[in-house]
Amino acid sequence: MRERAEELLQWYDAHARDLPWRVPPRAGVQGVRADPYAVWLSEVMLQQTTVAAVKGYFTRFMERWPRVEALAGARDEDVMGEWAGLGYYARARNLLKCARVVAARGGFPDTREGLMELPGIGPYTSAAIAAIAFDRAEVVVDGNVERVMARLYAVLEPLPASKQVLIDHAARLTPQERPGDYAQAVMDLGATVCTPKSPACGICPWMRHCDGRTAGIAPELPRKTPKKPKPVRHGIAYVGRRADGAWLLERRPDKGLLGGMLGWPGAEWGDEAVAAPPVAAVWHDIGAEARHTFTHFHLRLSVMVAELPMGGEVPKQALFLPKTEFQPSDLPTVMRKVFDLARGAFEDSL
DNA sequence: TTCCGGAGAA
DNA sequence: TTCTCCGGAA
Repeated sequence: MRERAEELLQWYDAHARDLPWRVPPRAGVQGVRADPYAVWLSEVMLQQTTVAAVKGYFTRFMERWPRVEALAGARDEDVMGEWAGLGYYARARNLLKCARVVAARGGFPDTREGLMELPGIGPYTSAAIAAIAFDRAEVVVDGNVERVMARLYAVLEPLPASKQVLIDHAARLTPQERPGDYAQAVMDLGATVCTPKSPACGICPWMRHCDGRTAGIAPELPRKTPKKPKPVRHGIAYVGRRADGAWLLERRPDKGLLGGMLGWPGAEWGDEAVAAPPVAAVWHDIGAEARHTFTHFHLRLSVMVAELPMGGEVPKQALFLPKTEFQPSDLPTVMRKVFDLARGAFEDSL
């Protein structure tokens, strides 16, 4: 097992990805440590999210809040706004909770068990931070590692049932030397060589050991149990603009879909689009739908627009956001799609 | 349109 | 163990 790890580490020394939150290979050997705050921030952003999508967000967060104490002191709405568009907004709420706990206790725990106690840090992220930031020999298994293990050992049982088997394989390969580099090496292998679609087996450092390649089934692994089809839900989004240019928005409840984010009023979504207007006005149906897909359903939102009078009442949990404070980039993607459609209607007719 | 990917609650 | 959370790439 040791030589497999060593082969992979040699490959990593030559082919490691250059990422904004990463220290170069062998840095740990020279006594250089990754910043635990940067490692934690990047790993939370990388949950269910690609490296390409994360890079810009990571850079902006690090510039705006360079240390965990700064993030801990941030206003909730600033963090939610900076996170907007990255998805899975519970991560942003847990990020802030976690930063406040860590700042209060004077730094990150340096063990997997300690990290697991923190909000938003689960089995994968705790192992990843312990390995990458503190060079502990933890078993780090993300989607990349699952795929690499399924192929290396030709695991035919589909995910998620096979998850523990894949973890067991990963555990037997994890070395005591340079475990942080090793963890990143397996993930880099999955991301750049042992890719989901057409793996580059010809240049893989583990080619000679790979049962999946020997059996000629590497590209088909890991198998997955079929997911259930997504139903379609319907709703209405009311985009109201006041005479002074302020927009009528609402802050969504902390729990649930798009929790804590800004959105357009419009009540719940269901089999039919039924929602009373947030305020009385002459609402125009722009005749266009914003379409968006979430994890477990497709959404179609009819867009209504209106010019609103000054001095009207503001519905509960809604707010008029002044023109100068409104940034479309503060909205989650589905709400930004609605805005893009509505903006055209305002420019045309109103 | 389908595929991909961790945490937390139920 | 199952379900609820998003957005970008292919």
